[in-house]
Amino acid sequence: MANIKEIANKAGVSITTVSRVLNDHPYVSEEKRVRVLEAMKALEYTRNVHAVHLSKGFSNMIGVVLPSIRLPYFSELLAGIADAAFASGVHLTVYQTNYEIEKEIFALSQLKQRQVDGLIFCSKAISDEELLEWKGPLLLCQNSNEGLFSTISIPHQDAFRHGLNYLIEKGHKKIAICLARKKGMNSHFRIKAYKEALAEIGETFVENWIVEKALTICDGKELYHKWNKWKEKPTAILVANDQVSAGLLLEAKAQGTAVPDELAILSFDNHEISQSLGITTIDIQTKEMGKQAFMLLEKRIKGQPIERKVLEYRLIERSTV
Amino acid sequence: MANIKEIANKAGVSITTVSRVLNDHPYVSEEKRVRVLEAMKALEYTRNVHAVHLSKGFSNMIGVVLPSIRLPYFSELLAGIADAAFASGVHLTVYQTNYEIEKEIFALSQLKQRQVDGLIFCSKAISDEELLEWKGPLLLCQNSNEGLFSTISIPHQDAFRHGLNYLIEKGHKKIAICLARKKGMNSHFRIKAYKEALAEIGETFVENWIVEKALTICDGKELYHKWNKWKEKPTAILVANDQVSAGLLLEAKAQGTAVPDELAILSFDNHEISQSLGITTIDIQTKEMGKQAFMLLEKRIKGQPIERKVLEYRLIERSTV
DNA sequence: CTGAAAGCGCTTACAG
DNA sequence: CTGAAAGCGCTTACAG
Repeated sequence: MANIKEIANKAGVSITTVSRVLNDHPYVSEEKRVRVLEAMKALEYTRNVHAVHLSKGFSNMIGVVLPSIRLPYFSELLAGIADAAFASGVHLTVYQTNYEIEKEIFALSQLKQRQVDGLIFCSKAISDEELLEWKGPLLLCQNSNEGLFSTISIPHQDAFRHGLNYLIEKGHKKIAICLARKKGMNSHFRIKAYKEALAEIGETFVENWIVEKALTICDGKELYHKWNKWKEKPTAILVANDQVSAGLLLEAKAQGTAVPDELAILSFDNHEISQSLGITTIDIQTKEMGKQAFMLLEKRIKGQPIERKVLEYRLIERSTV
Repeated sequence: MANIKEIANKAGVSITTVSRVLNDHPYVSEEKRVRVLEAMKALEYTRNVHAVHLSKGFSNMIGVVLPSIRLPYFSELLAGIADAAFASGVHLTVYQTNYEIEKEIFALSQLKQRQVDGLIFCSKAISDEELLEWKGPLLLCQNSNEGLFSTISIPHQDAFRHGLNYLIEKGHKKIAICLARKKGMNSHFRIKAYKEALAEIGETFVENWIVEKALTICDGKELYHKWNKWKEKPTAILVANDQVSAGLLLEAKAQGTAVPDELAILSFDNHEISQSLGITTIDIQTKEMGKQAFMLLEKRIKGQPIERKVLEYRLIERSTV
């Protein structure tokens, strides 16, 4: 592999001039520029990015930390990030953590080692406090109590409350909810909204009616059977994710339970599957969130101050409520 | 940020010794090792990976080229690759191409610049011939006419044929097929298998009955309506992907078409959605393919010869045929 | 517009 | 077991 020095020799200029050509600097005579370009062609030159990174001190690559690429929510988010990154000529590396803290820490150590210029946490197991001990540009795709991170988020409490109100308007009082997990900021706010709503309509809170660890279509099917076994049955379930809603709806249909008459389902995401199945859902602009996440992280990398953006949500009426 | 030189100073040793400690070399006296380790702790040392890469000449990172992260087939494949890569301490970067050749070429140029040590093509638009002009370790997740790439693949022709035979056994003669796209090796082999099967049962080939550009649940819904408009209707459709099958099945049910009595559906993938919906499908071990892809690429990077592996497939009977 | 030189931070023969 | 020195391939003040 030819290097900059060989190019300089062949073109009869200094390596400085070659570097200038490489970096589109002004102040290179047209004549020399041409000679350099020709030399590069002749020698099939390709720049060694590692040398560039070492010299410049950054890598032009960001890392994305997420539990699982296969969950539609995260692949959608990742796709949004990937589009924005590509548009800015920034590389992406993915850290799939399965919510294991060691893997999240691995990603952070990579940031420290400058493997990446910054990190987007799509979701995380590590606490905000622990995260604060690491330096380097970070962006969280969720709200944070600490005002020390840039964040892009959905107002989950409001959105959940909005969903609950909608169910209440439609006459439901016995409402269960289903979350991806109980931990995490998002769930925290959702549960808060849930309790508030129940209090307002004078229903007692039943711990049991918060179902958790639900992420996939299969989990949704299980949710149906859980619902079916409860002696007192909720008439509606607010589900935090389209996949689970899909499983729930499909199993309900398969078992002859009428939706929404016997069981209403209100979902979150508005991904393709909810559209296909006609599930009423709350759109949370996942892909847009990915784009914004990238842009906010870029700002942090450039040294701009912390920013906290909040996206809009929108309830889409279909046929399950 | 402290560097190796400062560590050496503080520990009172040479930078060579520090490097040895860093790389777990033998032949470092225990006493100096301890001194170095202490100095690193005191100065909060972190290695600069760019310098390591420049020195060593490789980056310990591979690239994955795929059209879209959001399509379940690819996110499944990517998850398999990611697991295997993490287990080997190798980094992953993702090139989402949307089947645009320029983006594929961008990935190849990154390989040339040593941004990555190798590239896995999950699917591609670029021709094998063009690909051959680029050097560097490559791995294709599909068969190739050129014997010059390492590949991991499913015997698509056999598998497709197997599916067709199964439909024929079940009494179907009017069979349509639905592919992700017409281009590409996989489709080539599938169409070949289709024509063979038709010839054997004495059916005439109808160009029209090869539906293409079908990837999502929505595409599956459209496929239903296409089917519904044909004057002569196939009694079975062999669909190359679970998402499309799901859309097709759901729309058929919604429109009151009996599956499998009026329309049989045989799918490919065996992803979660086909299980949930009870779709008869051919399992193609997507995640396993990801793992194997990584391992084969690793071998190429280490300079081992080209290898071509083929995975097994398996028909899973459920309720749509 | 141009170039010599120092610097980025590590690794690795080589000599001891 | 240890270290001085060259090398990886680029960028960037600085001086002209």
